[in-house]
Amino acid sequence: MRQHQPKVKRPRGVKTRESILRRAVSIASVEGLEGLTIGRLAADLGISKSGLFAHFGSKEELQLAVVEAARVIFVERVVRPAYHEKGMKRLRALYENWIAYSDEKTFPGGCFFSAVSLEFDDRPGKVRDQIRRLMKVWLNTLEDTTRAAQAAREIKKDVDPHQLAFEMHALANAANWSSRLFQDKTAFRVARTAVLQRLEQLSTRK
Amino acid sequence: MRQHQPKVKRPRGVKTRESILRRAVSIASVEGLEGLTIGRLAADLGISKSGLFAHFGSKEELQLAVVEAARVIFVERVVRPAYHEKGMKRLRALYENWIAYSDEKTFPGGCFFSAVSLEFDDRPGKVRDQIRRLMKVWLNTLEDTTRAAQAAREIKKDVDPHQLAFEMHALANAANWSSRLFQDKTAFRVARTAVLQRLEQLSTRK
DNA sequence: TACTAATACGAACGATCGTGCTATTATGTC
DNA sequence: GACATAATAGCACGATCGTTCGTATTAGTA
Repeated sequence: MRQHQPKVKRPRGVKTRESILRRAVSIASVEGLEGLTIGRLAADLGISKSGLFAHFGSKEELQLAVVEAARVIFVERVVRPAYHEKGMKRLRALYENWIAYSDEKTFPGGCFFSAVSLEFDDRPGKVRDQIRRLMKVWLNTLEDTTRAAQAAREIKKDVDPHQLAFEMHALANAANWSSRLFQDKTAFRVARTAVLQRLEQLSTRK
Repeated sequence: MRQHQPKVKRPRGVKTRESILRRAVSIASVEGLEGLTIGRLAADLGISKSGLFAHFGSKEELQLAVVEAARVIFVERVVRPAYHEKGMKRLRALYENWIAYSDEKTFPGGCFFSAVSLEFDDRPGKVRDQIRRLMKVWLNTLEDTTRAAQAAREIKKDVDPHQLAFEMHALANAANWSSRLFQDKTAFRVARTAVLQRLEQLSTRK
């Protein structure tokens, strides 16, 4: 039976592993998954390079762990809260959460996946495969939510869910891009406005 | 007086410099401006590392030269041809050229600037400053063209040029992203459709 | 053909990368 | 408190990075 306050014995190794990943995700959101070097990360945390390394066994495993950690945070912050809503409201919530999570710098570099999904497209391996899988899932989430909203007659049925998901994704990514390249504080507002207007326009009740 | 067939003396050094840059831009469009290493580039061209290095004096100068080379190609391929048109037609031409230049792999990694503009946002230096400047110029070009089309009463005057430029840029970048991450061959078509529909919708003659 | 300046090369530098191996330290159990 | 085990540190490795320097090769000119 599950404890309400799970005082599960968490060996010290698990704790350091978590603190390593917490820092690693932050760095990677800014400098990318390759810019995240083991030496730098260890120095940053004040621990030895080999000690850190032992937790993961290879750089690739570290990167995979970082991606997984970022995924958990993304789901918790963006996806799950939106699932209290349905249809059109859920679609809007997904987007607003996404913009908010990027804008308020949950990770210092903005959206973790905006930052790293471009750098691995030509680096074959488990890391790319995982990033690709996650991005696919995310786009599918937007698509499926659109379809549900259509089934509920909230969004016009001649709207192409794939294209709408593509547009939403494009605008959020561009906001991250503009925010980082230009220190443009208005980017997220612009992207949010663009998408909300678009959704309004595709709505059946107008 | 200028020669029709300019047989200007082009010392041998200039030629190798050009062939270096041609290759360098290709590599950088795929692997980024940091992934482009001097040793790898030299080996690729069959020349010595130090010989190549002497042409630029530092990696930063090489990167700047690569960015400049890419800029020239971009202007020649995307911007200049569109300037045979005016107003709304120019805006459409800019976008279609941009999509075509990305899609037909003028550079193997798609649009050079989509590939590298994200990786330098947090690397202070001349390279970032230059990339930032060029991206600003490009966005301004889209904005100004929109304004001209509004002045010619081809685009509704309540359209925000900044927001429209942002949307166009976002969709093209996302097409590059999807094309590379998923090998999605339809991405450019989707982005093109989305923007052309949007322009149609903002047009005064409907 | 001889001289000069422009190019290219080879070898080596210090730094840093990921990774292994061995020793040392801390933790939890009897 | 002794002991087994988990966790961390120290040190060195081969590779590769950007960079420097001295030398060889080439091309253009007198």
